[in-house]
Amino acid sequence: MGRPKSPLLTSERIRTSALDIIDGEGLEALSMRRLADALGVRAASLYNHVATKEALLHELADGVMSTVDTSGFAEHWTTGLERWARSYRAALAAHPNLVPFMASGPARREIALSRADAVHGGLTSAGWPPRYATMIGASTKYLVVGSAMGSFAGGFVDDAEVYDERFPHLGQAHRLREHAAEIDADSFELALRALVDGLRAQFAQLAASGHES
Amino acid sequence: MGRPKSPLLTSERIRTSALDIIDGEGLEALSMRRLADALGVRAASLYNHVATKEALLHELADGVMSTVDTSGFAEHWTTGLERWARSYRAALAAHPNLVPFMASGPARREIALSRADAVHGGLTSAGWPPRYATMIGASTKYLVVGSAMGSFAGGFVDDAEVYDERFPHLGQAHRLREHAAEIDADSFELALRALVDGLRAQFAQLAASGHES
DNA sequence: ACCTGAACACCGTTCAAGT
DNA sequence: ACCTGAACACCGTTCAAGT
Repeated sequence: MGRPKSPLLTSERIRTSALDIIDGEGLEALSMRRLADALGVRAASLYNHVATKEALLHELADGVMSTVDTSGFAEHWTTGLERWARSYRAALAAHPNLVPFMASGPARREIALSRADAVHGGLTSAGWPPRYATMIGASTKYLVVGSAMGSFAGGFVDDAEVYDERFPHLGQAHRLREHAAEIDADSFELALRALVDGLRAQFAQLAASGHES
Repeated sequence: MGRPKSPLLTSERIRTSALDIIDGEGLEALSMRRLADALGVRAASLYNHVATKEALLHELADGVMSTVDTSGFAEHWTTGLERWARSYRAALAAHPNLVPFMASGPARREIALSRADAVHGGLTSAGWPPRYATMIGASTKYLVVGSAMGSFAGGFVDDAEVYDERFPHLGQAHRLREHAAEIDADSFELALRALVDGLRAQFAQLAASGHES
């Protein structure tokens, strides 16, 4: 015990196990000692493969972000924006316990940055002025991050009794928790559709004023 | 030293000091020992006034939320929704370092709940079906929370050189950090306007189909 | 009633030591 | 090259003891 022919640990194994703990028990359940335990190893050993706990979390975040899809901008900017938003939201929703970490300063991350660049590029290529492109990317991200964080699904406690008594209006939305995920998805779609529709109208207006000047 | 004629500590003083630390040095800088230090007291003393660190954070969150304004629903649902959204965002933006905590399960908090009830009630009173009211409240909150969390202001590092080299399109949005707060505010307004406009159109449609049936 | 010292069970991280 | 024990400087929280 202690003289491996092949290494006991792998960055890959570490990441998988860490994400399992976070998904199953929450972000605060992940500690280096707890993670080492799950891997049948001592905490210090982890530092042969990972610089720091924070670095590990960033690696997990990059992995989650890798499924985000910006290919739609090749077709139309509305297609690109919607596909980006939906795949982004799906990526975050797949690991909700990691979202609080990811949402705090995500622009610092390489992958997040390159995505932002792809979105920005896709929008400017379609004819949006750079400043609009930045704002559109930002406000879409607000929607995605907000829906991933402050979701009904995560926020409401189990027994609805408490709510019925004191908050009559909320009580009217019966079985809130049961349909929480559905409400989240529908609310996100509602806002995304409104945003894209609003932008489409503004784009037409912008193009018209641009032609006549 | 240790026999006070009047108590050294007050829940009020504790809250003020805690929020100062969070605002000035970040959420992770707040520890019970650090807080006790700032108050000229020992960590154990805090537990005479505060049940737990988490409870203290919830108290801070409630204080921040107390400035949120739902009075606009007395005038018109669009007025109510916009005033709620803007005051909500302003409240969060005043203490950005506390937002990651507040955004994780805010529906559990009493004040957040009563606000949600006020919004839901205001919308249904105006004629929105309960399910729509829930979705509108949710998607507006997504926008607010998302803009408070994933803001450009907090996300970008100081030297823009790094970005210019590798991400040409982002580089075009020059002096991004300098105008970050402005971009955040404008992006939020853009999305809020699009959402409210989109909802107004849908409301008219809904009222029409409701009358003819 | 309120503050304290000491302790408990944790953290992330480092580092000399082993193989 | 990789794993370990032991240590360092931290945590949140409890509790008997002091006034």
